[in-house]
Amino acid sequence: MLSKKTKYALKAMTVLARNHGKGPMLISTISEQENIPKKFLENILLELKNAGLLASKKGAGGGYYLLKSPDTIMLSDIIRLMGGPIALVPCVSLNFYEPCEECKDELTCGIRQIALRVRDATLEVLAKTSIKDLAEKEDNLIVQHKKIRQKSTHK
Amino acid sequence: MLSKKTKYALKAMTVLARNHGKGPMLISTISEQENIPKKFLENILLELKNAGLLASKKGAGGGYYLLKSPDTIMLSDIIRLMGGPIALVPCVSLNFYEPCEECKDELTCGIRQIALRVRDATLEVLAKTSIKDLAEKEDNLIVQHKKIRQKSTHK
DNA sequence: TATTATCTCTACTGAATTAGTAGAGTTAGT
DNA sequence: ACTAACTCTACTAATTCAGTAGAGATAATA
Repeated sequence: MLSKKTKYALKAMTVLARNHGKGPMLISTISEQENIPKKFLENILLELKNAGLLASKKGAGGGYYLLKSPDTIMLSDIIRLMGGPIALVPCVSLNFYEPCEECKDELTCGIRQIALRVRDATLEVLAKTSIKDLAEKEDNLIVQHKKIRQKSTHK
Repeated sequence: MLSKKTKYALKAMTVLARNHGKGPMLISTISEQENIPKKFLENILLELKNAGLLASKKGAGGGYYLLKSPDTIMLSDIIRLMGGPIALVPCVSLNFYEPCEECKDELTCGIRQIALRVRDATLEVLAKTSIKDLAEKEDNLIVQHKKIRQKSTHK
């Protein structure tokens, strides 16, 4: 499962992707728009900034904004930064490799083989979807959803 | 990430799959073979029994054995029983559905759409691999590994 | 230059989960 | 009766998660 921290990061980055090119955005704006506790979000955005994904401006008219184009920031990048789990077991993690303590022999571990396949299938989605994709997908869903609501209202 | 409990369950079930048809197996045997703390393993096997995957016999000559054929027990069955996470977010979990508290509208949530794709890709592996498959895969790996070791030794 | 807006940083706390352990109880075989 | 095994409930320590507190730094602006 993704932690709340990771989900908050994904949501915040999606908002910033949608805002890309329109100047900085306040923590408090993002926090309200996405139902994220403000103090918690502060920490998260700071981490994303220290990792080089965001930049910030202080003082009036300040806020956060993307440092790179939103189509170059992949969901897997964000999940990894937040320490989120992509692999099922640490011994197949690309970025946080650790041997499984209880495992006698990694090379002949069947679970590991399966975990490798799951990891690759998962990355096939997460490393190929950008926050721009996510923002657009959401916009489409909102449009679709409105249409459906109108239909059932006008029936 | 899979919990240790889930990994232990998978390993224990693989051992029992390999032993299928050869009578009951002692907790302590499994525990030693797989480096699993015995007391912990007791709890795990009991749960698997209560869930209907295993049966047990008490007293001398007793132990645990599979109740169903090992090719009908899928990895996803075991992971779910152990409360393990298959979905990235609760709102796309097939067996443990819960809305994400912070989510305003499930139907238009982009993360949810992505999580659905990841879930399906993950299940494509876990729900189609049985503990028999796992045991066989491991046996193959052991044979391969031996060959490689021999080669490099005889060189 | 004083004030205000905004991000920055460290550290703390409470709740939940995880990974086990303890120990008495039950049942089956000999 | 005795012993070998599983059964069951409950406890504990360590870790992680989610969130909060509060002082500090910096930029804009009046």
